[in-house]
Amino acid sequence: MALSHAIMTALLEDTMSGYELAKAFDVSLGLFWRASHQQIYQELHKLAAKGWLQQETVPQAGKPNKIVYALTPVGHVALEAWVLGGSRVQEGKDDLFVKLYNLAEHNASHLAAEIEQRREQMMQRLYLYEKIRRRHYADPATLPVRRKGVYLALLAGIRQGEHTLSWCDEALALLATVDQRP
Amino acid sequence: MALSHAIMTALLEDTMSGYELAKAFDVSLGLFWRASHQQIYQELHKLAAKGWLQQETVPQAGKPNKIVYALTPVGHVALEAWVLGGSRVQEGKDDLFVKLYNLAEHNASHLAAEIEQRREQMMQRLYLYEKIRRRHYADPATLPVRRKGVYLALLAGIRQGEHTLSWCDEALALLATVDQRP
DNA sequence: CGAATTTATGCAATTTATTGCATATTTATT
DNA sequence: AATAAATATGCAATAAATTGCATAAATTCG
Repeated sequence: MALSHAIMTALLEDTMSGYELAKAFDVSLGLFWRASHQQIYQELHKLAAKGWLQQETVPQAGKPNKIVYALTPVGHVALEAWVLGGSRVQEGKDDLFVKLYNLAEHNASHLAAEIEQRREQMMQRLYLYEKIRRRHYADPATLPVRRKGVYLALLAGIRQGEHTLSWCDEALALLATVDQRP
Repeated sequence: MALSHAIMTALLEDTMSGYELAKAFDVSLGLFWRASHQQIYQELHKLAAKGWLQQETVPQAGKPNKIVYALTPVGHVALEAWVLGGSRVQEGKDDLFVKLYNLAEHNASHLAAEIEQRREQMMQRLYLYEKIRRRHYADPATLPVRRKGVYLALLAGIRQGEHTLSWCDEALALLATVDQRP
């Protein structure tokens, strides 16, 4: 399972609570590995039991206690070993393309709307990414090593987004010739 | 669950056996929705029980019998309804990007090798796609409606592949500046 | 001839992921 | 003052996917 390794990766720099991890997964790492908070909490327990993470309860004035997790040396070694192992190909899962196989006059306008919506979402995401890029990764060559890796992941997200946008445009143009709305 | 709808989509044109479906999923539709044969067989049973598919046992001279599935009118209606419903965002899951967050001198060469491997795979896939495109989708504007949808899905695969290739090149260039192999 | 591969289908166990709920406290809103 | 929202964690049930195995007949290769 790689969720565990994604969690440990997120803990490389900062110690975090489950709640904070869940939020972190919604932004940077979450692009490449999505997980719900229920999954994360369960995984954290397993990893702590294994000795790859250590827990520490932090009492907070005013807020509920939080349980903060940190990578142990053993966990660090396990993570390193995982990085050097083989990757599994990613699994594509996207409704929209399956739906496109069902294209017909009567659903063309609906599919066009879905594509337009996706285009909109991607625009917003790209805007965010570009902002991060300009702020933190303006000059990739001078970054410390680990940050270069993060930069490459960000770049993959950006390239992906650009591809999606241009595909959306092509798709909408073609769908416009099909659409039979009165 | 959308696997069921992906299966029904695959059965829109041809009737197919589970085995044939599993192979079909390895090529065209499989890019957007991956499934093992175990999953497919199970799902076929469920769909047949629901009345969305009908089975027919075909005795074959020389080979084991096969059970061929066809979309029923009820199944067709259900599929149409699904197409008009909302799509759920795709979930990204890719080890490689998580690994990049762990980039360090001692693993840079390994990660570069993984990226090179992925580049190679993508090249082969793109080659296949372009062949299909030239053979069957040379002039998109003149295609019958449903085929236009399939074409758009294919195009997404092609654009995606192109993006991946160019990202691999950028990544390899940056990794070369990190790699400390003697 | 025997071994491996391809065609064809399936069960069972386990791992992953999702859905829905439950709890408890503080801060901000109305 | 009551309500909602954000912080913080978790259980339980179900659904989906993976892994490993099993069967069985035909074909192909050495």
